[in-house]
Amino acid sequence: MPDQPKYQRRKEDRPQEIADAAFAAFAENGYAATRIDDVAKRAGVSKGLTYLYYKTKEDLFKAVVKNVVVRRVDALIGDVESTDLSSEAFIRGPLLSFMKKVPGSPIAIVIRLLISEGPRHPDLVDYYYENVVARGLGAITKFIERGVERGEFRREALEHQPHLFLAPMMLSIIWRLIFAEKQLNTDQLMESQVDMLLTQLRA
Amino acid sequence: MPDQPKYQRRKEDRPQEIADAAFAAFAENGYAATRIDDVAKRAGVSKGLTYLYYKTKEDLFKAVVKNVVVRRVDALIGDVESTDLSSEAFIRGPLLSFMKKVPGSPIAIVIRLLISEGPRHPDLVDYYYENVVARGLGAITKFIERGVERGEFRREALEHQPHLFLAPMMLSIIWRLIFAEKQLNTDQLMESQVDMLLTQLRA
Amino acid sequence: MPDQPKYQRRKEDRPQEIADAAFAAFAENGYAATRIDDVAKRAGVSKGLTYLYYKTKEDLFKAVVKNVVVRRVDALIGDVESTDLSSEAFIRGPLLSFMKKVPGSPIAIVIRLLISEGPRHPDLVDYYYENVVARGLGAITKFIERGVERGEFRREALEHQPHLFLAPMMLSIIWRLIFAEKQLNTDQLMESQVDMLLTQLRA
Amino acid sequence: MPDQPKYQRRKEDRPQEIADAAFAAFAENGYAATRIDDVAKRAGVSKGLTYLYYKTKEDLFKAVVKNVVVRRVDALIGDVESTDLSSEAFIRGPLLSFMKKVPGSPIAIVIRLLISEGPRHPDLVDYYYENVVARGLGAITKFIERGVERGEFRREALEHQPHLFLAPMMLSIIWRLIFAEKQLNTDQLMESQVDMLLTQLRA
DNA sequence: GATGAATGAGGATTCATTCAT
DNA sequence: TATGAATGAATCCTCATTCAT
Repeated sequence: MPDQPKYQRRKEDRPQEIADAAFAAFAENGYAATRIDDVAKRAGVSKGLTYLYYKTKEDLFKAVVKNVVVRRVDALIGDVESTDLSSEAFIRGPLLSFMKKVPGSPIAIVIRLLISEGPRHPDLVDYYYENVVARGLGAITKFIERGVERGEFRREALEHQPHLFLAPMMLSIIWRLIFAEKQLNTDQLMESQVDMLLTQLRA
Repeated sequence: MPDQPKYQRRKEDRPQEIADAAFAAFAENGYAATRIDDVAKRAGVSKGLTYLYYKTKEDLFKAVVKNVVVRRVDALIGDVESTDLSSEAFIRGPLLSFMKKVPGSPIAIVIRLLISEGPRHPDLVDYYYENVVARGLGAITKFIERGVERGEFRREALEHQPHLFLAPMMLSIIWRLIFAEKQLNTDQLMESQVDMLLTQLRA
Repeated sequence: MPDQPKYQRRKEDRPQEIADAAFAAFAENGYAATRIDDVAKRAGVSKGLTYLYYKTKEDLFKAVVKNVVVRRVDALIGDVESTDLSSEAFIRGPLLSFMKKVPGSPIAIVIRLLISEGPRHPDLVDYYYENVVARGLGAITKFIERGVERGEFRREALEHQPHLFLAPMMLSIIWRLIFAEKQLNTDQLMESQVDMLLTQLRA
Repeated sequence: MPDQPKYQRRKEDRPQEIADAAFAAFAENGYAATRIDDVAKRAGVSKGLTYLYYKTKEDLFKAVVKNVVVRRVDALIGDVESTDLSSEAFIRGPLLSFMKKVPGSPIAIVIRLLISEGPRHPDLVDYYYENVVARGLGAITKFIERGVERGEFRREALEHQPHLFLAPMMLSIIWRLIFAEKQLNTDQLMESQVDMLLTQLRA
């Protein structure tokens, strides 16, 4: 099943088209400043149709925010679980590469939206915690355990909080959300951190 | 229950009272969802008075956001520059202690506001970059240089991006902004990072 | 008494209906004292709909004021240019009759609005000068020239400012705008003036 | 009693200072767009003081509008009644000269205000009719009668409406109120009219 | 399903007016 | 008297939502 180009008109997938348009609009203007009219215009449909699929603006928001990240996280977790690379090779390869892409990806936008709107949508936050964060951290933990079992990592590595891997990525995300590209080599930041952490973890 | 007089006049600093109320309101609801009426009510004044001191909602927002952080950053930078502790002692002591407090402090709120509203207020972002970020990073850099000169740090430490010190703090900030206290020992996170970094920096 | 349906949709020309209502409201209360809500109520629509067709109150004002006069002036100028009456017959007939009607017509209202609001809407004033005044005076001048060529008027008539024809009409307009019908025979005023002027112009 | 310069501080005549400032403000911005704050600032007093002398904005408006014209009309009527010039000399001299000055004088402003705000202030209009218009027309009528008695004017002159003298002045006033100086020789307009009328009136 | 005209509650802002000092 | 901080009703304008077609 090849990917369809995103904004091509497909009568059969209007809800998705609308969700995509909405995501773009929310990304650009935030939740409050996005008008349903804008979303409809972007999606090339009428305002009324938006309401056919999404009962309220909030519904639309939640649907959009959920649907964006889960697809990606699923893929990454799948990778983690099925890789046959050595732990270090996986970290320096696919994981690092993924992390480098995040600050410029829709995930960063979702983080912005969660930070802005989360307090007004606790169920959305719960959803994220369960479906993204908990699962992601679980996968990393399992991955480290596997490294320990294989003798690649020291036993003490298990005590290590996996969050440290993610910290420079998060800094990079926030930096770019606020300051755009202003003078920060985010890639190098993540590489240095991985170097440091691997030095510590190595058996 | 005596009637409250309609016209209250107080000696205190009304603009500051209003700014404080506004900060609380923005913190709770974000910029867009905060009504000027709310701010006024919180400050115990009428809507009109708010407009006497701040020409627009945006003015109020900017005034509030600026006034919150600068005071704190000034203090910290002062500490960095005037400390007579050894570099490591300063990092493990005052700096770590400051960083631990940030995720629960108004600074975190300001970061939330910058992430949410920054794109609509570029001058505010610029202000932050110049007055907070650039100065903060400058202070850290100077501090590392001093450590090198004193023979406490290796010469290569200079190549290190100071951002790595801040990364776990930022992760902690964001974590708490989104998930509140949910299962993350942010203090330990920052300590581990400091340990790792000092190991690398030490001469 | 059956409930009125909440959503009325009519085939008629809503923008024009709103403009008509607005003209009536502005005529009655002036620009500043007219609330958009009043206009909407008069037009039998909601406030919001007014804004669908006219972006701001000022837009509505300008649209309304333009649309009232131009139709009438076009008609009059057409008459002047196509008449086959003798010059004097035309002046005593159609022109006098037109001038007599003006003080009680929407044109008088427009003049009131221009006097009141003109200084705050220079482009509207320019519009009037070009589309109404300049064209009107041009037509009168051409008409006098034609009278001279035909030998009906003396050659010196060309030096005459055509404004003198209009002066009593303007006095009548203003009189009625301020004092309503109070003791002034405006028709006779204009007739006397026309008599006097024709005496002077006649060959 | 020499005139005091208008805006000099005189503790003893605050009400007049405020009225003068108010007139200037109303002249510039119209009634609705004039803020009491502006008036106070112009007068160099506090907003509160304005309310000490004038209970409401409307009071202030009426006071101001009344006081401006009456002084001048009184003077003119006095001239008419006491002149020893021949009728024609008086008309061509002091009267014409007065009429020429009106379009650029505060009287024109008052006319603007009456046209704009009159409908909302019928008592103001009545005041004007009685104190300015009726008296003015009375004086002109009496003046013509005098001319007839003296044999300067034909008996039929009495049937003539004195308004015709004023018509070009009114056109000039309105023209300047709307179009400022744009291409109209208002002086010549009034002279031509006076010529015409005198030709008719002369015995 | 699809449209977009129509609604009206909600919120920013202004400014006449009041009154403590 | 004189001040100007304080009030809140009034009004413009926006936009989520509804519904006739």
